[in-house]
Amino acid sequence: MNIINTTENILAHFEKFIELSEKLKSELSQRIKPIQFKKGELVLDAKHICTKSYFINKGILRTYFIKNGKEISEYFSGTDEWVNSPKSFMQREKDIYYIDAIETTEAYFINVNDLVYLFDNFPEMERYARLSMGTVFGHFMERITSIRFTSAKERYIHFQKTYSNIYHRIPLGMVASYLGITQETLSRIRAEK
Amino acid sequence: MNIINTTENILAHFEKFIELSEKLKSELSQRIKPIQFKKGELVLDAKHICTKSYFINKGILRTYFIKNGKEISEYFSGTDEWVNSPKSFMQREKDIYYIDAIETTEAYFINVNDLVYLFDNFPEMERYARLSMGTVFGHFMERITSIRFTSAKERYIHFQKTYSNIYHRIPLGMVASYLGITQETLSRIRAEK
DNA sequence: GAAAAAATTTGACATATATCAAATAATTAT
DNA sequence: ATAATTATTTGATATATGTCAAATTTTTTC
Repeated sequence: MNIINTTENILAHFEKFIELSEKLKSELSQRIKPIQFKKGELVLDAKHICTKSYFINKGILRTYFIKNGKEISEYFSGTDEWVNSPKSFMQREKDIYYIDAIETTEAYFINVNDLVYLFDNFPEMERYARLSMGTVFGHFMERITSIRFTSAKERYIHFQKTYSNIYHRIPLGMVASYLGITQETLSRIRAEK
Repeated sequence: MNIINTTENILAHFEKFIELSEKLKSELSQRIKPIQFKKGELVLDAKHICTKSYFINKGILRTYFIKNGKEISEYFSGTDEWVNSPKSFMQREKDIYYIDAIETTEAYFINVNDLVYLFDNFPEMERYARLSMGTVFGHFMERITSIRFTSAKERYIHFQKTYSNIYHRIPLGMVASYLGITQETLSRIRAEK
């Protein structure tokens, strides 16, 4: 299997937003590398700056932070999604977020330096970034509304919709902290019907 | 006062993120136009597609939606911020958001078509969009955390910090819906100390 | 496959915030 | 200025969710 081949999925993802010239395809293929994480493995420790962005092929990564000694899940990421610690990655400074693998995960990664090179030399990469960020924006707004104005039960239902492919693979405690409720409450909600 | 002059502030804003060539400056100045809103005036009605993006020079705009007949404030925007209905503006479709002026507001605006022209012809505009969106990202993440894990009082304090310049100019009811609590609760929080 | 560890469920009780209703206070219009 | 409207405050009570503790179930390790 050659390099071009291993990056097929991710190139297809770019092509949802922009046209890829042969030149850019080749540059991307040279800079994007495969990586694997075992279940439970730490992908990013908050004590380090995040220098890589991961694109998931298979599996689930979780972004979380620690508050009063407890892990609070910020969000979950599945197939065809980019994962990094946004502020740390873009501004090259430490931030509060950890990333770990909820299940064994196959991903690609690109180093921030390589990404910057691509931004500097391929304007269409800037466009890709703008357009793909736009989608995430809407999700954030929906989530904010969901947290503010709905009961714990409604939030759980919203979560199931948002993560329809993967919600049943995420442990209860992690879901509870994502929803901003206690494990006990979530357990009771699940038991209801 | 010539056109270049009236767009001084907003050009300065762009220059925080990218260098502006004379050519781009001139294109921007031709496409960015001043506009005024009176206190209480509707800037965008959700029954229309949002075709303009506003950059505030002075005053406050509020983005809100209607749930069960009540206005729910999504966020407030002050000096040096862009305001539009994100999904509507970018995808040229209707969305749920209204925008109104909390106080008399001076702004600039640009039409979506003009912005697209600029994106297509000035790669640095794509970069500007990517970088300026990045900042907003962090705010969303902070807000999500603020809503999930803090009491109504803590959220109000967080709100005061986030909107330190303008929070005292926003009516109580609008703040309450922004925080996801009732007016009565917010009134009691304010009365406390 | 038994033992240990971790995750989930269940129970009793506490509390922050919501709801509904009414009283003031502050703005806006005549 | 006065009336009318709108915004804010206050009070009494209800309810969803949290907290703490223990029991059970599931998963992991040896």
